Amino acid sequence: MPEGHTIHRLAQDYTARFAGSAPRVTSPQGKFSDAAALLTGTPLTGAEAHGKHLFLAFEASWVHIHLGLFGKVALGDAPAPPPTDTVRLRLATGTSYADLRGPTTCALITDAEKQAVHARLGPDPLREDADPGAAYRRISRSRTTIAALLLDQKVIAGVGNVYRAEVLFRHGVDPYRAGKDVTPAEWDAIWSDLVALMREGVRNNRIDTVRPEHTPEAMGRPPRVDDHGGEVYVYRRTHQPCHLCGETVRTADLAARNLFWCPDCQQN
DNA sequence: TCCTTATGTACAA
DNA sequence: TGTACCTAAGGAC
Repeated sequence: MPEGHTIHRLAQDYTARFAGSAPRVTSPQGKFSDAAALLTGTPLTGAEAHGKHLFLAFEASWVHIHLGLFGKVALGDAPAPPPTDTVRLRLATGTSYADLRGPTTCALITDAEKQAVHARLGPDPLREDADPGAAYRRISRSRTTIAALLLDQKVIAGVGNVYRAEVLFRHGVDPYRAGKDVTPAEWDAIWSDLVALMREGVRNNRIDTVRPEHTPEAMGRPPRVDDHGGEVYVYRRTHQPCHLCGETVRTADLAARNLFWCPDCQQN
């Protein structure tokens, strides 16, 4: 489930399990073997996230991880299970293990290279140092749709397809509206909503966006079953009735990503 | 067993 | 805009 909340949760979990230890580092799949040999037995001091990028802090360098669409991390208590041949990076101590599979990026980088990654990312609602005004300056000057801008990691870091669909629904915003037509007040509301939603996402390790008064229990609907795990308004609910107005939820292809919205509730 | 799909991104044309 | 890349699950045969 790799949107920003997943990565920040992973940073917390890697830190909790490995900070202060010197894990055995291996790459059963082979693509990270050389770096693993350099790192194994060296101290890991912590982990950090910016948007969908994860950085593991080893004493002398960083491991830069991006899960892409398919990447996953399996964390658990020792003993680690026999490694399968898709494990790109395994950390193991006497008490914990972490297996990384399918990442789009897993690389050893320097401080300067890490700074370059930060420099090309927009503000992250989950970081204390985030400046929402920096995102708004780009949005308010752009003729691109707000739906596309929310997925542009240079504009705002960490929002993915689920949070995009859901935050636009929660604010009644037409996904096709141009960024330059989003008012400062609307952006303030969207940003603070993302901060709250994504913090809850880190806490629960899943995305829930439905307000208490709209939950299945409150609305007398059957409980929702979806394999992404959370309770949502429109994401992947194509052809189903909107929870609020009953209109059919629509989907469209926008810049090679699936867009979901309610044409009735999102006309602003 | 094969095909489709997915919460992502980078690069070529 | 299209395509390539990384993995695993579910459904159609």
